[in-house]
Order: sequence, then structure tokens, then C-alpha cells
Amino acid sequence: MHDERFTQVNVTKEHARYMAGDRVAVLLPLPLAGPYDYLVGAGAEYATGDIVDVPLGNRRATGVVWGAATGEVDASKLREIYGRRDVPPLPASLVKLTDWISRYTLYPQGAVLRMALSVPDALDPPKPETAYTLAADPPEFRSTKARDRVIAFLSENPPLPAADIAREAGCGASVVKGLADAGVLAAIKVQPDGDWPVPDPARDGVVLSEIQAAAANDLCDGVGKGFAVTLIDGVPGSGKTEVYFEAVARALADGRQVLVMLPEIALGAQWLARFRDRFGTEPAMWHSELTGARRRDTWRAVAEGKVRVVVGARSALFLPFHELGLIVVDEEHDGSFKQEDGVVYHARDMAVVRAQLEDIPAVLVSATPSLESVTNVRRGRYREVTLPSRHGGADLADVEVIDMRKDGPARGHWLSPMLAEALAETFEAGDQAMLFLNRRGYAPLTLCRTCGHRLQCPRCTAWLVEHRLVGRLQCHHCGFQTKPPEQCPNCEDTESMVPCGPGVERLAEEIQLLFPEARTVIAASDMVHGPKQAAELVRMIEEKEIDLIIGTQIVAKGYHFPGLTLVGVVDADLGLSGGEFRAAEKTFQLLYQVAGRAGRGDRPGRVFLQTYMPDHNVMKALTAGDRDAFIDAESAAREAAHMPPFGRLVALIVSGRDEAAVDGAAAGLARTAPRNDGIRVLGPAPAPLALLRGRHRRRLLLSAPRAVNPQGVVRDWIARAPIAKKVRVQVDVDPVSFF
DNA sequence: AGCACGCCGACT
DNA sequence: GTCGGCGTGCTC
Repeated sequence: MHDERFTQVNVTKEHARYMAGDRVAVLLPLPLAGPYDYLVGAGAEYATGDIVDVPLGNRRATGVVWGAATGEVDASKLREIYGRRDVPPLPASLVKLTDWISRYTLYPQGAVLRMALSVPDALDPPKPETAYTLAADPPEFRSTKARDRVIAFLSENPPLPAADIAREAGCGASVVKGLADAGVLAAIKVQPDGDWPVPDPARDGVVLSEIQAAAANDLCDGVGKGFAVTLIDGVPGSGKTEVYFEAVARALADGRQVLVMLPEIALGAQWLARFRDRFGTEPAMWHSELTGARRRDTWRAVAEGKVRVVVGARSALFLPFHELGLIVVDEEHDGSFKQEDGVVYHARDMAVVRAQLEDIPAVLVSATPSLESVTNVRRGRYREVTLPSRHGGADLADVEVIDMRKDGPARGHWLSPMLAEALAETFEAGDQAMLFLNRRGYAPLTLCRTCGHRLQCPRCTAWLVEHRLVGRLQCHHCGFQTKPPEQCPNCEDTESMVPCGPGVERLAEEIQLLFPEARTVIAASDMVHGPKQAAELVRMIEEKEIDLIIGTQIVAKGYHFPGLTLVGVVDADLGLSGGEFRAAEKTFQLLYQVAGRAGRGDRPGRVFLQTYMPDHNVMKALTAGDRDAFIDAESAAREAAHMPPFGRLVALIVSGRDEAAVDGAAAGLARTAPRNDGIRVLGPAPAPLALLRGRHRRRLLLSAPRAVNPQGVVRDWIARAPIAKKVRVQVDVDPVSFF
């Protein structure tokens, strides 16, 4: 059915066709330097974007026709394409996006393509599944109530898989199987139809305020009118989601597909409920915890246009939409949009690029927009929609600073008397509270009281974190685990190992002593496994089965808990040490989001920040509720330091098992560093994880004025530097962090 | 990414 | 004497 449509696309506008005997370039999803040339076989015909099988060495590989061959490779090497896969071709926009990201990130095109072809199974024809229907002439059989229901159901319905029949007839699948074994039902093979619920744009959503309606209209007007980027900037609860839902509805009504990107999809239960309220059904989801089958079906359904809305984490950017009409990036400031392993890219920025290549609008959404996006608004590159007030109800919470230098707790405790007092008041009033501490486990460091030895990961430059609830010491960087030692591994003294500093588990212990009655839950990524547990956690909090949530940053985002009136930030300074150039911005965003959890019902909430730096810009901006002043100050500081978004950065990580070779390569890079056009190179310095998974790491940082495109400079630089084969140089264009 | 080729340590 | 470790190189 869709075949005609795709053929039409190819014929009418997109690409030349390649006929028998032609050479074509085929890009394989492998980290090769570029596409490989192949021959079109007799009787075959291909176009750019076609997904094809080709011979590669002694195996068969799947790739994408990328265009005409360059012809550089010797004719004797050429081999013939086996044939085309029975799937829609890769959309032209994805072909362009792949090239674009490859040029920008300096990763090979094939490495980027691997993200777009992330589900090899989806390229195979869908497997027929076994369905059951009534046999033409059934034998005599013993009748039961369950069997009768199955037969009654099937007499009025088409053939279905056993599990579906069982569900509809209210029995187990064994009843269906039993009837089939008895010859009463006939098993037939059917193509799964893949019914995807279609979101309904015409349903009524929540009633929008005047300001919200105006903002929604503004967004809707842009849908279908080509590329534009709009930043929706609004405080928590200002109705940002409902506003962009209207733009989603408009795109759907226009017959287009929509991509909504969200961080931490696993915790989006409340977002999904809002989507369902507006559109009557849930969107397709795309995240790392999808099962293989679900992933395959979703990929194919997106390619075939059966799925109209996808909500997903950063990798959803590479889904094969053919009719994309709108991209929304919610919580656009969130750090998890930056992919750090494999191809290093920023999904928010690449989403804007895809929107540009598709010539469709992109909408970026945040209560604490990134300095990048704010700067793009100020430069006139992005439009801005501001939603100033809350949708009704309580105002933003009062934020108070607790100066830990004079009002801190006794040694070995982590809650100041003021915060403990506020907790007591909150519990007495029957309200809920949240303590925020961005540290998993019991204690971030364990040391020997006798000799001072610290327990370190054998493969990384990192302390082992005690997780007392599971009785393990863990490395948070490589997954190394060990049992806590009975004696010090260094001086062999017994009972001398002591935990240093708090994690959420240790905080829970202190709470247990202070408030033994409080029903407490720890919410951390290692305690909440997947969407189901997250949803259960949310339910328990909403239904007031919990008095106190002790959470890491997974609780910072996107929840409304009406009964939550107190938020205590246990260590507001945590993100500020270490000299990261984005430290203040990231800390401000995180604490602002955390503070936004308090008082979202009819009562205003209270927020306490425990800090040793009460005069820091971040704390002052939070207590004064003056975000714009913070952005101005941060912006000025970045500009003065030629840091992004006022200058360009590229980080190089040099790594390998052989420390001397790594040092040699790093020194070689430093020696041959470019020094023209205002470019500066810092380093090499040991990367903060100077040893990670057994690999030694050094880091160099290139900074360039904004007018310089650093990619060409960096490519030439690496090409001429003397770098041993066994040393790897990883490039990170626009690094989020220095380290 | 796979897969083969090739050169040095502990074993049937 | 071999099995097998993973460094290196190649795939149109």
C-alpha cells in the first residue's frame, strides 16, 4: 500500500535512479571512512535511501544507497548489490542529517548511520504470527464454560493470536491451545496488522488561559510554514505542555507526524497521562528499555507512517519519519540530551538541524532554558514564547538559604536543625516533604581511620561508593562491584573502615532516627527500575502513602505532587565544585527544578537550600527568584571568558591501555596544535577519570572564536599529529563539561 | 563492527 | 609440540 507512495517520492523529486551496470555508493552502518562503491546488478534499479544488502568480505551487510559512486576505487574490487530490503527507504532528511552530523561531530558517516539503523530486525519482513479461528468441520469435543466463551467469541471475530482470544474470552491461553489440539480451532498464519492507536487532535484538552491560548495560537500558526525555532519559556506549572500539545494537534490535523523528545522517558508517567487526556490515547514510545519486539514494531510503524506521534529519548531523533511536521524538545536544558558514548552529539541541537533539513518548526521547552537557547533568542535566531504565571493556584515556592557554616548540623549528621524543624512541622500538618541529595548509595567514600587508605576502583580514578542496602561497594563509572572489606586492604587493621559523607541511603538512616514514624522512600536510579516501578512510586506519593521522598536528580523533573509542601536540598553546593564552566548554570537549573516540586497544589511550598556558599550567585538568584538576573550575570561571565555560547570548544580525549603511548600521543597533539585565528589549545591534562575501564585518558581542549568553524581545524590537526595506532583520539565538539 | 591473520604464553 | 590471547589490518 505504502509502496506506491514511496515510489512516487523517489520518482517525483528526490533522486536520480541507478540502473544495471551503474556504480553506486552504499553507506554501511560501520565506522568506515565513508560509503563503499558497489555495482547495480542486472535487472535492478536503486535510488538514494534504498536499504540494500551487499557483500562485505565474506559476509552480508545491510546498508543504504547514498548516491552516485565517487569512482575512486579500482573496478576489480567492485561487487554487486544483492538486492533491496522490503522496507520504505531511509527518508531523504535522514540521509542529509547523517551527513550533517558526521561533518559536525567528525565521526564517520557509518557510525552515525548506525543510530538510524539501530534495529536490524525491523528491516526483515514482519514475522507471521499464529492465529486461531473456528475449524471448518470440528470434531466432537467436551464442552466447558471457558471453551464456549472462546467459540462464541471466535464466531463473531476474525482470527486472532491465542493471547488475544484468551484475553477477550476471559480464560487462559491454554484453553485456546486445548481447543486447537482437539481440532476445534484451526491455526493459521497471519501478518500482524500492527494496529497503532491514532491520537485524536480534535478532542478537547484542558481549558487554556488567555495567555496560554495566545501562545498556543502563535505556535499553531507556525506549523506547516517551514523551519523556525521557538523557545517556550515558562515557570513550572505554567501550562507549557498543554500549549505545545496544541501545536502537536495542529500538525496531526495536517496529516503530519510529530516527534516529542523528553529526557528520562522512564519517568514520564505523568506526561503520558496528560497526553492521553488531550489526545485520547498514548503516543508510541521510544527509549532504551523497550523490548526487542516492541522496538522493531515501532521502528517499522514509524517508517510506514502508522505511528503519528513518538515520544522518546534522544535516540528517537533518528527514527525514519517520512511525514514529520513538528519536533518538540521538552526540558531542552537537560544534560541527558548530550550523548557521551559512541557518536558524541547533542540531541537538542541535532533536533533543530533535523527540523531545518525537513523545513518544519522545532519547539524547545523549558522552565530553565539553556544559556545557548536564551542566547539564540537574543540573537534573533529563535523566537520566544513566555508563559509568565502559574496556571492558577499557589505561586512559586519561597526559597530560603541555610548557612551551613553557622547553622549546620553536628558532626556526622547532614540535616541542619532548621531543616529538621521544618520537616517536623510539615509532618505534623500532614503534608509531604522531599529531601534532595544528588548522591546515590550510603557514602561516596570509605576510608581507613588508621592509615587513611581510601577504597578506589581498580579500573578507574574514582572512589568506590558504599551501597549498604545491597551490601556492596560500587564504582559508578564502570560498574565494578565488590564486598566491603573486613579489614583495611592497606594496613590490615580491622574495623577501621569508615564511611565519609552522605548518600541518600545514609540520609534515610538519619531520618529514621529523627522521625521514626515518617513513611520514607528512597528514589534513586538504582532503586527505581523502569517505568512500572516509577509509576508505582508516583502513585504511592500521590495517594499519600509516603510522607517523605529522599531522592537524587531523578525526582527533580516534571512531577506534580499536590501534597508536597517542603523541599530540602541537603547539599546545594554539590555541583559547584570542580571548575566546570557550566557548573553554575547546571546547578541553578537543577535546584530551580527541585524547588519547583514544592507547593504545586493550592498551598505555596517552602524550599530550604543547605549551603556553605550563601553568597554564591546561584543561591542569591534562587532566593530572590530572579532568574533573569542570573542569566545576565552568567552570560556576561561566559562572554568575558570566550566560553560557549560566545566561543567554540572542542575536546579531545586521548586514551589507550599503554600509558606511555597515550602520553606520547597527547604530547604530540600539543606540539602540533593549531595556533592561528585566535585558536587556543589547553592541555594535555589527565582527564578527571584519568583511568577509566582500564584505559588511561588525557584531555586537550581547543577553544576558538565563534566565527571559526573548528571542525576542519581539528580534522587537519589530528591527521598530522603523530599518534600511535593503539591510541584512540575521541572528539567531542561542543563538550558539555570540561572533563 | 566483524573477521582473519599473526605472533608469544600455559597446557591437553 | 599445540590452543588461544588480543593487536593490527581490511572490507567496495
